Formats: sequence, C-alpha cells, structure tokens
Amino acid sequence: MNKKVTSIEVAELAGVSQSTVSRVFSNNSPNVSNKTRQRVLKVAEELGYQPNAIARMMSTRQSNIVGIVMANITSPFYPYVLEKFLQELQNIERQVLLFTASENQSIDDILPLVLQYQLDALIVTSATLSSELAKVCSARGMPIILFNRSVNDPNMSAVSADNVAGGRLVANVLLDTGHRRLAFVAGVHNTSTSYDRERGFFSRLHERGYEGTQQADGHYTYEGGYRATETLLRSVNPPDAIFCANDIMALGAIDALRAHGLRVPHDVSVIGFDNIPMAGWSAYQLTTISQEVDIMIQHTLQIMLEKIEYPHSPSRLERVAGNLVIRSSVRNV
Amino acid sequence: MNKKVTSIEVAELAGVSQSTVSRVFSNNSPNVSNKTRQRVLKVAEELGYQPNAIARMMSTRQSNIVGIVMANITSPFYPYVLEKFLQELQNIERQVLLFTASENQSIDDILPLVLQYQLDALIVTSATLSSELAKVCSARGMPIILFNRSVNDPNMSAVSADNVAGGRLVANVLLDTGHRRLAFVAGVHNTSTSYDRERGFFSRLHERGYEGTQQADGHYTYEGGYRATETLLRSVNPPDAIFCANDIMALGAIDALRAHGLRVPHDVSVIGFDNIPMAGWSAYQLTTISQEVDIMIQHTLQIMLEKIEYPHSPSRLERVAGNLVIRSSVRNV
DNA sequence: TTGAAAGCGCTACCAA
DNA sequence: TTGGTAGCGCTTTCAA
Repeated sequence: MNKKVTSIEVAELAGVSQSTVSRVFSNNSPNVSNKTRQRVLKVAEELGYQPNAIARMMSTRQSNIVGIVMANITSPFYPYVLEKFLQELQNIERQVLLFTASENQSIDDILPLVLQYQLDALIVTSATLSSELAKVCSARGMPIILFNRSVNDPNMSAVSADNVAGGRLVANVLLDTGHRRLAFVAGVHNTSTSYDRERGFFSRLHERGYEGTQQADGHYTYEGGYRATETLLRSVNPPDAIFCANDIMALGAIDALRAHGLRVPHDVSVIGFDNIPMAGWSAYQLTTISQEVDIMIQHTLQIMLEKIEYPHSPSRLERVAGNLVIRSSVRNV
Repeated sequence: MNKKVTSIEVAELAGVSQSTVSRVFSNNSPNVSNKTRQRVLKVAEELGYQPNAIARMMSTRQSNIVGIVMANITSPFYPYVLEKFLQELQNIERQVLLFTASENQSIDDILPLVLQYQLDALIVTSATLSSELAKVCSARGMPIILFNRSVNDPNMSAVSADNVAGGRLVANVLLDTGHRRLAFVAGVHNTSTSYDRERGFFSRLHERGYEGTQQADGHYTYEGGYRATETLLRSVNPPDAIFCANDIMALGAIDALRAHGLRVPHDVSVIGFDNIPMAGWSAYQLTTISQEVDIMIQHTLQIMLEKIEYPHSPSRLERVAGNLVIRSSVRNV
C-alpha cells in the first residue's frame, strides 16, 4: 500500500503495456484477452491500484461530476431532496459537487467557480441565476436545470411542482369546506414558488367570487409563520382558515393559534404546502398539498441526461402536480 | 463566448507565453509585471477564460476538494452540520464532494470511489469505517476525520460531543429535580453517540445509587421515540421522566405522552440531546443538552488543515462539552 | 489483441 | 520579469 500507484507500475509488474492497463479499467473495456485482463486485475489488486479520476477527466474532458447549488439546506424540505439526488446520481455513477449560496445571493457569484470544474451539468435549487449567465453556461456546454424554480428563459430547463394548480386546489378545499374568512401567509418574496402558490390561490378565489382575503409574510420559516399568524389574529376580522405557502410556516401558525387559546381546526383551519414528514406528526396532523419530490427528481435527472447526451436538445419545463393530503387541520364546517 | 477557452488562446491574443498566463492565474501570483497582468486579464475577460480546475489538479496533484460522507442527511441534526461545513470550506476555497451511505452500510464500500478523486481529506459523519480501510487511506496520504463519531483507532482523528459527560449531566438534572422513575430511550444500536450517552447516564445514576432504570429503543427517529414511549407507558411502573438519546425522539415522546392524556412536564418530564431548532418550538419547549456544532466544526477543520499540511501530525480526538438548555419539559418536583 | 505515442490544460522548473 | 519545456496519469488513435 504505497503512496500513489499508477497504471505504469501496474503495467510493468504485469508485463504489459500501460495502454493495456488502461483498457482493463475502462468500463467499456474493449478488446482485451481474458488472460491478460485477469493478470492485470490481480497485480492491480496487490498494489492497491485505483485509476486516478482526475487524470481520466483530463483526457476524456468529461468529469462525471454534477454540481448542485442549494441554499437553505436547513429548511426541512431540502434535506430529503438532496439525499434523493445523491442516491440517484450515485446509482448512475456520477459524483456530486455541492455548493451553497445564501438565499438572497444570486448564484452568479459562484458560477465562475463552478465553471472551472467542467461539470457535466448543474442542478440549481433555491437560488436565482441571471439569464445572462445561463447563456454563458449553455455556450460552454454545461446544461443547467432549475429545480423547484420556474423561469421563462428558453436557455434553462426547469422542474417544479405545479404551484399554481396547488394554490387553486387549496382555494377549492377551503371554500368547499365552508370557510369564508381566508388568509394567506406568503413565503420568501420574489421566489416563484411562493408567488405561484399565491397567484393560484387568489385567482381561484376570484373566480369563485371571494375577495378580501388577508395576507401576511412568513418568510418560509417557522418563526415567520408564527408571527404572521399573530398579526392576522390582531386584525379586525380574524381568519377562520389560513393557507401557508409551506408546511413549516403552517406548523408555526398552528402553534401560534394554540398559544392564543384557539383550537385547530375547530376554531381556525390551517393548510400547508410540501408535505414534509413533520406534517404527519401527531402534534400537528397538517392537511397539505404534497410536492411529489421523487417524481420531480426523476424528471430533473432525465432532462439532465438528455442534455448531456444531446447538448442541443431543447430546454424543457416540467410541472409536477401535487396532491391534497388530508389530515386533520382543516375542519368541515 | 466559445466552447472552451484555454490559456494558450489567451496567451496568443495577449502576445505573451502560456506560462505567463498561468502565472497570472496562480493565486500566489509570483513575479509578473503589472502591465502584462492587466493585459492578460483583459484578454481573459474578453474570451471568457476560466482556468481549468481539472488540469490544475493534474499538475499540482492537489484537488482542493474535501469529501464528506454523510448518511442520514434527513435527520434534523445533519442539515445544519452540512450547511456549516459547506460555508466554512467555501470560505477557505475548498470544494465539497458529497457522498451518502445508508446508515447500516459501512463506508468501506464507497471508499474505493473516494480514493479515485485524490481528495485532500475526508470527513465522515454518521457512518462507520473499518480501521483497515483507514490505514489504507492514511497510507495514501488522505486524512480522515470522523465527525460525531468516536473511535479508538490511532489512525483516525475524531471530533464529537462529549456524550458521556452529557449523559451524566442528564442523570444529575433528573435526580436533582426529584425524579425517581427514570427511563432511557436509545438511538441506533452500535452508534457511539447513543452508546456513550447511555453509558454516561447509567454510570452517574449508579454512582448516585439509583438502579432499575427502564430502557427502550427509538432508532433516533420521531416514530421510534413515539413507540418507545408507548412501550414504556405500558410497563408496570411507568416512568416519571424520560431521557431520549436525541431531540427528535424526544419530540415523538412528548407527542406520545400527550396522546395518552399525560401532560409534559406535569405528569412526565422529557429531556433530549442535540438542541435542534425544533426543540425551541413553542409546541415542545424541550429541555435538552446542546451539541455545540459550530465549535465541533471548527475543531474538525482545524485538524483537517493540520493533517493536510503536516501529513504525519498525530491523530487527535476532541470531545466538545455540551450545555444544559433549560426550557420547560422538565419539571421541578 | 496489444504497444507506441500523441495529447488533455495546466504548473513549475530552468534559462535567458 | 518572461519564455521554453518537461511532466502530471490517463485515454485514444494508429500500427503492428
């Protein structure tokens, strides 16, 4: 087990050329006799030889590395997304280089860095990217896929939940169950997720003739949801149902309501978005709209592989419908 | 914005040698006149040139990439750890290659893979590693640091919370507040964290003359904590205080108690370990022992950098003391 | 089926 | 302060 073993040393000891060693370790493994292959493998084993991935990238100009940019790893929805991506990518023999960006930071800042690594593709979660930079990347042959974000840029592919439809669904659910004093707690401003859920919600309310819905900001955090709810409770006409743009705010909302002596759903109904594991905890039993993460990830990887193989394939925009997950935070009036 | 710009093209257009371009982009930037530097930078800018990190690794035999192996990204304690590591490593200009391993899977399986990438170092969180493999890595000059795991292997450095001391502290707290029918909910078997917390807890109870403490398994999950608590409640002598080896199980415990009509802490006290953000949520207000993650991460990085700079520096084992975080899930009898 | 040799795009040493 | 040049460890033609 010496310091660094190269294919040359293996070749010498096995009495073959270095090219042959290389062939043995190229997974496409072209013509090489079984006898020599066995010999080479045996020597490699003895020496503890592992092909140098860096050198391989160098010659093939292919890194087999996918970059993931993720802000907000801490936010309960994303760890699962990340783990799933990792598993799936490891399954198809790709490594993951992970970058964070603070939420308000555009990823333009870290892109130069990303570019240096000759990544096969870049998956961007919860961060924004100027369309100018997107163009640079696509010119460089590095496909970018936005996850859980939507854009109108023809240079970028994107996969997200169908947030507008989800918002509309919530409107239907709350009206159908007899609620009339509705409120909406928004997430982080200028994120397409929050905006789209809001848009869907209000457009459907409007269609069904309901106006005057209150609104507050919850910044996609537990604390934010808690405070937003307190604000709503202080209004002249407090709500009988609250739609929070994500689950974590909804949990904050429930706790705020209880702290004020109100029962959920008896006094006030609460509905969230995401269907994170905590939504099912018995303390909350939150009714919510699911994000079908596994499906979203499948789409993302499919688009990615397509783009890697056919760099000029057109960009795609996928929206994955979510489902209503009924628990017991919405009452039937 | 052409496909791939190399330093040679920049050199030609700037009328200098390729070496000079390289010098300009070497951050140690040795002797190169200001005039040429400006010229080179300008041309590079125009061409959209970014040095090829792969090629750089190739010549320097230094990747500036740190590997992190993490199982259980989903478990609420780890996302914060991961994010913090990412931030700190990005600050010192290192990239992160992330690997997952399922909890029961030894990381020996993915190590061959890891080895191929010539990583500067490997940080292993929540996964076990045979000491044989550890020796291989250290022979290859790739330092390994275990985070939140402890071992007796002299080839490995490790940083963890002082779990034994934490367990002892919990014993003191519960006895001092007058509890006498104690119970312990363990985490995942054969993890050092759960075992050490358990050991500290029981040894201190023993020292103070208390025996007969009940025990159940919670597998470090919310559901596990919930069910373990139900089991404990069914015993002939149900506990008046439950120590859960991590917070997430403690939250499950609280919900289980409430579901059975018991009040926390009035009827039963609950104490956790970790101090995850949720412990502070108003629905729970969990008293717990903190893991001082930021300090643990500082230690880890410090050891890592030391090992990278002086490969033969001795391995270290750091234990970071946690603090009692008093909220309101433990009553004063 | 195998070997020789030319790169991949950089860094780093040696000369000038 | 600069340029020339020899690698880094592989993959991939081209010949044998």
